[in-house]
Amino acid sequence: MFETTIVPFDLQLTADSGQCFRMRMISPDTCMVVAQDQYVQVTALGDNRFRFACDEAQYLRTWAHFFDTDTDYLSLRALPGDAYAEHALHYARGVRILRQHPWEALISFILSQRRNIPAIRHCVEQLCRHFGRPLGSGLFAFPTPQALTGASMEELRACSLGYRAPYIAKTAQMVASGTVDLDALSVLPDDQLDAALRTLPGVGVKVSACVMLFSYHRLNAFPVDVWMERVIHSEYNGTFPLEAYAPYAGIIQQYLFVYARHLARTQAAV
DNA sequence: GTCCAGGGTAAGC
DNA sequence: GCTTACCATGGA
Repeated sequence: MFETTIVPFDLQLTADSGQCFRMRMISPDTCMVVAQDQYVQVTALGDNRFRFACDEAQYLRTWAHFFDTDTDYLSLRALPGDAYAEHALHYARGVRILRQHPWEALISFILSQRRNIPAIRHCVEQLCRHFGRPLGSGLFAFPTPQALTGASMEELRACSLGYRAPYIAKTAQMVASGTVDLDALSVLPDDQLDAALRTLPGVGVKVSACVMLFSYHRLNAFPVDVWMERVIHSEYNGTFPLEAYAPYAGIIQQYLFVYARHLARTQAAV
């Protein structure tokens, strides 16, 4: 067990924020996270204190980095007059931009296209159960590129991948063979990283932006999905002030995404 | 049963 | 360069 202070950090908002699909609440104050072949339970103790079900060495080696504990999220401000972003910041500030492994984020977001978040979770979990190493306790590691390269199209289809199955197979092949070296890409500037990611089948503008933001931690990457389209249209007259929020437009984007979905849920409940 | 979802691709202008 | 049809599937 290891306890530490993280400000700000909201387990539930982060778990449901649509940036990772293997983080879920298992009780009102505890979440389970699986990332690559590591897993941990995190419990919110109140007053910004958190207990990690691992020792300090493991926390420092894996989870401090994963949860991006070194970034200062509190200094980020909404533009003057941007009331919507102001509200989004107030609501979603506890969402942290995770540092997932590029491979896991890449596959997760290729199969995310045209699906809602619960469906993506289901799909990712099936992939892990079929092709990931068992970790005990009913948990499975995220499959390696080699594991997916060895899968038949029928086996991939069995994971509800639908028409994305060939994308996953070809991308796995390109990564496993070294045609694209995901680790080596981390030194590239944003535009070159984006171009390199988009050479992979099934990776377009939006998936690339998600991988850049949620794994390479390019905080100015700005994924636009159907939710963000609505926000940009209804709150920003069709054009979001990207430059004004640089170099942290991606963080604002994530707050806007979480806030918009929150509003939709609460309004639907009325 | 119907509509929707953290879209990409290829074909056609 | 910019539209458009099409792609499978689970959730709400």
